[in-house]
Amino acid sequence: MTLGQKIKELREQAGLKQRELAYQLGIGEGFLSKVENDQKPLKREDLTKLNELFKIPIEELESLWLANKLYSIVRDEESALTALKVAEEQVKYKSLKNA
Amino acid sequence: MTLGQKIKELREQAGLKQRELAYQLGIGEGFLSKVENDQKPLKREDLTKLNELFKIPIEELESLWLANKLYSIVRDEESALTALKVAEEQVKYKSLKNA
DNA sequence: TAATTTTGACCAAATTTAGACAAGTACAAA
DNA sequence: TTTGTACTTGTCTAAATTTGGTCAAAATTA
Repeated sequence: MTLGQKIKELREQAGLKQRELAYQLGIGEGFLSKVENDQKPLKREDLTKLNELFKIPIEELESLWLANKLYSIVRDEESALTALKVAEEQVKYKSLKNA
Repeated sequence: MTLGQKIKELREQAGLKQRELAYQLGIGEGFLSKVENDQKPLKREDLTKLNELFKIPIEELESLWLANKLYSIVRDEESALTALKVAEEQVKYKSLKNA
């Protein structure tokens, strides 16, 4: 599940057109379409608006947003999976150290 | 193991001073110091030079380089680990689809 | 055919990258 | 104590890249 998919899902459940949600977010409908298809990242601050509109936990939105960013970096990389795992190790090691 | 740590290790095993390796790479010693301490990323093309100099597989260098990039993004993030895992899922899903 | 969504081309503004350079530290050795 | 060597760190910068879109045209769906 990507952020774009999530947004589309929430929007449709709420019975909104792209133009309507776009208006709520203060962006154009073309841009929202790209966001829903994960072709453009949403501004991070706008997650708050989604949280308010759809009552979805901000943590979930943040993770999905961040994941999209990571994915856009490793998408075309041979070593994508290895790199992700190495990064994971580093995160775990850091949290150990700071515990 | 980070890229910086790896470079430092390789350099020391080869008995080189920072200034010497820096010269080989065409950068200043101050910059190399930061690279070894993961405070600055190395230019990606320079991995080839490391590969030639130290006979270390380019794939390993690439993974470490990419991992550093990822880590620098999630380093201060609450949802670092979750996001990494979500991104991993996306990578796996994609490779399934393209198989 | 009409409404909705997607796509491609383009853009200014903000941010990041890839360093230089000088000053500061650490630690031997003289 | 001074000096030398190696390394680290802070500040600064131009150039490249990314961000965050717009708008019109094309495609899709109802």
